[in-house]
Amino acid sequence: MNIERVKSQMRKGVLEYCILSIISKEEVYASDILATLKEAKLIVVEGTLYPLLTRLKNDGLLNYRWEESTSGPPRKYYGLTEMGQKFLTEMDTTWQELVSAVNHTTSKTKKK
Amino acid sequence: MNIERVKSQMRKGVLEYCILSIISKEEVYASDILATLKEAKLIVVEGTLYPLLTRLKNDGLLNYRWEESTSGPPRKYYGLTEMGQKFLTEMDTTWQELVSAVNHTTSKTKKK
DNA sequence: CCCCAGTACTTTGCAATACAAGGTATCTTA
DNA sequence: TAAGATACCTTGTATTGCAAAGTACTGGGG
Repeated sequence: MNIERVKSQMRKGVLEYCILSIISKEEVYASDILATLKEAKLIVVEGTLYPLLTRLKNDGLLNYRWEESTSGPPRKYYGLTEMGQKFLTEMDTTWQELVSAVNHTTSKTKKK
Repeated sequence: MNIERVKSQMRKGVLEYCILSIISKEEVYASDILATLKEAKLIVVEGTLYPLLTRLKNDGLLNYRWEESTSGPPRKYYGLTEMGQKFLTEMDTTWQELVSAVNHTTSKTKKK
């Protein structure tokens, strides 16, 4: 048991939310997403991101198009589907509710 | 893929944190914890809570004492160990960092 | 005295998934 | 054409929340 495990654990829960949110702002490819998450201190590795993107695509929340690159292999640029946008809105609410719930649980004055 | 799965997913990440926090306020037994979490809209079931309490105890963050009940079998009243309190403090920080990270990721103005 | 309902704690099996590690394919540069 | 960089994909493992079923203790009604 260590604090890193806990961080990782907490991160898991919001990963999909953050990724959808990032994609909602502009079409991006995997490395863009990794960079943005890293900037926000949400460390994620390729082996986590790729399967997750595939899953979100299969669920109909994302779509993608191939784009040639001037410095390497072609990239998959992801975008949100209509369903993905709707889902993101619900996730916004869910996240807010979770924050409230945690505050409710942790904020009360110690009784003992 | 449905929103319930996402809620459940997000909940997982903060469960340990909330439970430690609840226990830090006063000695409680499992049903107390379930009630408090339910009040905060963090639905958790017995099959989740008990193994988790056992894990936290084995990790040295919790201890417990038996107390007779006037209406049923004896109860395990849990309390935080010194290590548990230290850990809880770290989790406070971790949670705040996560909230910041999510805000950072989701708040930027849509560029497209 | 025994069965039943209520309460509390425990265990088992399953499914989801983050991550580490390794692999494949494409493009540039020298 | 070889090396390096970039990008995407796959496999195996460990963790863990949850549903469901099980065990155990208590008190009351027949």
